Amino acid sequence: MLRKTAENVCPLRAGIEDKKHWAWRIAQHLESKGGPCHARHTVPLKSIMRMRWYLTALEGFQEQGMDVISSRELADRIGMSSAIVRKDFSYIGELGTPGLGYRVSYLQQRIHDILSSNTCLIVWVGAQWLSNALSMFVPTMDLNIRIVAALDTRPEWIGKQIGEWEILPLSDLPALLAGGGVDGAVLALPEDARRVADILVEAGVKGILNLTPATLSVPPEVSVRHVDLLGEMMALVLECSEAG
Amino acid sequence: MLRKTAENVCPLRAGIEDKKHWAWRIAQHLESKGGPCHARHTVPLKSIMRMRWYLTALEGFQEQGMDVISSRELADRIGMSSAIVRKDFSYIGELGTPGLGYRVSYLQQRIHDILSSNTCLIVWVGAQWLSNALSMFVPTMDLNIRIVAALDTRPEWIGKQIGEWEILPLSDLPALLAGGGVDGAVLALPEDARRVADILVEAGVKGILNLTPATLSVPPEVSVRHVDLLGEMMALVLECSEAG
DNA sequence: TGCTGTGAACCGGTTCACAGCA
DNA sequence: TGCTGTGAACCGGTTCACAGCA
Repeated sequence: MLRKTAENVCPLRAGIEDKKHWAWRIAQHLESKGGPCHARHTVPLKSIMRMRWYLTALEGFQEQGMDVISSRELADRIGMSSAIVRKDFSYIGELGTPGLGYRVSYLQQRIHDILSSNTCLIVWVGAQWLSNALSMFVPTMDLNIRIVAALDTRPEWIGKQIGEWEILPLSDLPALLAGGGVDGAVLALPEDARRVADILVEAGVKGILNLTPATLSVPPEVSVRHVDLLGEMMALVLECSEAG
Repeated sequence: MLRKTAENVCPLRAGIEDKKHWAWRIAQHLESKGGPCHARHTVPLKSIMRMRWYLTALEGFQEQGMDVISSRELADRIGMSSAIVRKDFSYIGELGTPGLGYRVSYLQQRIHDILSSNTCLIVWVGAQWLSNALSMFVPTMDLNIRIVAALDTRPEWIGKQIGEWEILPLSDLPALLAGGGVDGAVLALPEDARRVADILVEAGVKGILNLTPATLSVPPEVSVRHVDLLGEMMALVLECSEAG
């Protein structure tokens, strides 16, 4: 079963040859298409994170039958400033027409190209959260993120089926990573988060998205992003207290 | 049932008289204690978000029987730089001893004082996510965050009991907010997120923590924090590709 | 006239580097 | 000698403001 899963990873690696900066690969991608690619070879991280938002908004505009939209309209739709919208698009080319705006279908296609040009492969650790997470974001997920396996430490979860994933024991992780191509792990196990993180690191994971309230200490070559929901709640209250 | 819940909110308001910036209230709190409070009346948002991390780390050190620790040791524990640790503490006073370090118990007490001096009251929208979220962070939650009610739009969830919360219909929201003291809402309903957000805004919510993949457009007086898990996964992969 | 594309200014937050204290 | 506390430099990212094009 494990071997089967590990093999499943391999076909997904297609097109993921090297590990250079993704933004760089996007720039390459743009050049290879002969599009109007600016010399700039890095697209800011935050800008890339917004691309999917733009795509969703554009779908909405398309459904409304709008052919052309301004940065202002797009910005209002996703709750950003028009300046940041124009800036983001400027990183990936001159996509608009001064005085007029952006063609919805063209913009959609360009952003879709970029997002789908790189598929992120990750493993998910923590079965209980997986089912929720899936109901939340699976519809938009398959564009460029692929959960190649779901694991857990708790015996009562091992072997269960959640969506398309059969929950594997955490001890299968090294074999999964040996297949290569897996970029990172989502840590969503509330108990023993620090210990599980150590196991992830030892198995060779290069990045961890930490959804637990625990802080992790990892070697410098492993990158960690901490989504601290409690902290976010505190920040939310701070922000609206400030305004009110 | 609704009335009962709305009333339950009120006792929790104790000590939450005005809506000034929390950092400012922290500074006031420090001054009222006669502690060595610097003239600085704002503590950066990110700094406050880290305070709970420090507290957890300090508990660990205390269990290990350590009386005094350096900013370096604390930083390693939570995966930050020592400079940011010293900077954070400098916002709330001169807590350490040059050449020696920080006394664990004193530091613990000071941070605990600050975090517990303000309780954040929020409502949670989206029953399915609530149960997971609880297993993840309830142990550390009660320090300064309080979910006063859990709501949902889906009939099959209304009336169910999740932890200590009975799921209320979203239509109860205005009555809950009328009680006052509620600072924000967590939006964790995968379907119709934008429509539900409109309902939240109309009911008078001043801040929304958006856990859905949807982008929201709200009036400028409402603040939104978007925790975009898909975006975080992409960012994670970008980061570790960069390094590797 | 209206909107894009973008250099310059700005801003919050982090890191550097070191004076000064124990 | 060793560590804190902190001004200055730095940095990624956002906003401003406007030249220039349709």
